[in-house]
Amino acid sequence: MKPGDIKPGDIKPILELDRMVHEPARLAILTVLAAAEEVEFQFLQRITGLNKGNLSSHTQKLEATGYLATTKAFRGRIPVTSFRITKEGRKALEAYRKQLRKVAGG
Amino acid sequence: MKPGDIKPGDIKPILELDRMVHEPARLAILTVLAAAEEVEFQFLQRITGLNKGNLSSHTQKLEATGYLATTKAFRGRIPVTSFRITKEGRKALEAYRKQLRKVAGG
DNA sequence: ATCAACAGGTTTGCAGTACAAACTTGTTGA
DNA sequence: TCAACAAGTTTGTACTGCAAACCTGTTGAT
Repeated sequence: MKPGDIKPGDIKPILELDRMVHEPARLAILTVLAAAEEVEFQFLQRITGLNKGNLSSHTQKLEATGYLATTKAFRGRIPVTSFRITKEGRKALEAYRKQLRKVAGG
Repeated sequence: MKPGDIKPGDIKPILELDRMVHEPARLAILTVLAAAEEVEFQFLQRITGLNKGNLSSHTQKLEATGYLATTKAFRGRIPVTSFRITKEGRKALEAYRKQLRKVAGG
């Protein structure tokens, strides 16, 4: 860093996008969850088009961030994982959409 | 992959986002370029808030993809790099925004 | 009763990327 | 003449997304 250089903080970014939400796979997940009360893994996989591995890891990240809550239960003897969006997650999604509108235009 | 598994192509993704445009740094660059005829490196750096290194590498990627064109010239004896958005870039940005509107809501 | 195939996920390995820091080439000022 | 500056570029690291391999238990066929 040299004198005259633009320093961190010199500029307020136009757009402050939450990376956790910005990732398309997670955006899809949150968007679906925001519209439903609770959804199951399989359903979520079909609707988002993600494979199991990626759906699993993305939901884990969303959970670690507190945007999503996981429930594990059994249907008969078969394990079923379900997800809900948290209050935090809903807030984050709303904030993200607000940012998007700035750039989406029209 | 086992029988019953969801296969690639089984599902048409809701959202088809161009990763080259989706990256916030590049989105900012393209957005600025779309609004101006031609902009200089320094200006672009100030307005996007990126540091020189990252601005340089992102513009190079955009150029490699054909979304941006670079002009190098001298102001006096000092080198000045300028950028324009290409026709392709404008199209890509427009398509991206169209996708965004689906998810941005209200 | 045994064993292969299935259901429902999770973990791993790799390949690609963004960011900051270091470097480069030339210029200006003391 | 030589240190500081201008304008970028290249490098190194740390992260992250994806597909494939793996795991645990269940069901169906023989």
